[in-house]
Amino acid sequence: MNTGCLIKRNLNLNGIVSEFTHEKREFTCKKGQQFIMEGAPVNGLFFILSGKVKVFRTGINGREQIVRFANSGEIIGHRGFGTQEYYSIGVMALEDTALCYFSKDNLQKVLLTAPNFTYDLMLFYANELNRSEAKVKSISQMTVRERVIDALIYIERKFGQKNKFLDIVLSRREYANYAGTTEEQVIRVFSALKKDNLIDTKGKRVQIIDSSFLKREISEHNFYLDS
DNA sequence: GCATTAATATGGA
DNA sequence: TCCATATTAATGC
Repeated sequence: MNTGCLIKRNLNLNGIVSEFTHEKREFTCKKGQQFIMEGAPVNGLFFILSGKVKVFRTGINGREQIVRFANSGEIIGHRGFGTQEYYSIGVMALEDTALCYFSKDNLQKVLLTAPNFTYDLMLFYANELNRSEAKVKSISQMTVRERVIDALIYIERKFGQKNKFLDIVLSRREYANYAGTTEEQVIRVFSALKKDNLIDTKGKRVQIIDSSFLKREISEHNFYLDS
């Protein structure tokens, strides 16, 4: 779905772009490094050129709630764009990641002149909102087991499987922080799923064996209509 | 290579 | 939910 970043897809076509892409700033970020701090002022928008990140928000007693994960080609920090002055989220690289950054002024100029880009961005926002609402439901109505399964399906859709394992390495704690539960609960659900031969694990790597069965188990909550 | 720390897995209050 | 502990993986020297 995200074949190349939004910017490249839309902006290489017309002339405005070269000026725009000229003003971008590129930088890299090592695994575990946080490049957006909660509370920092918003000055623009980030795009992931390559790599993977997690987006989170710190709740009470310092527990992090992972809002979403993002793969290469995706946009980061868009919630703060527009009206908000300060980020309400933090973003950390899950592996070595290359990013590019566009300033607010710069981006506003392009949004006003390149309608197909603006339209694409709007679709992206609409999709995010949809997902965000689905997440509220999942947290409030699904059981722990269902939420963990939901997280696994989400990860599979977003990152896919490579060499039989999910193409991203997450700790059990990170699964927990996404599913809104605890590390122990995730470990327990994983063990149960392994017993039923639905998933397998090797160290931190996770393999989904029967994703259609897992999807069926949470299908009554029909969520996973995701980017 | 080994020693130390971090993460995982289970059991139980 | 929280804590204790055994096992296993990752990291530093």
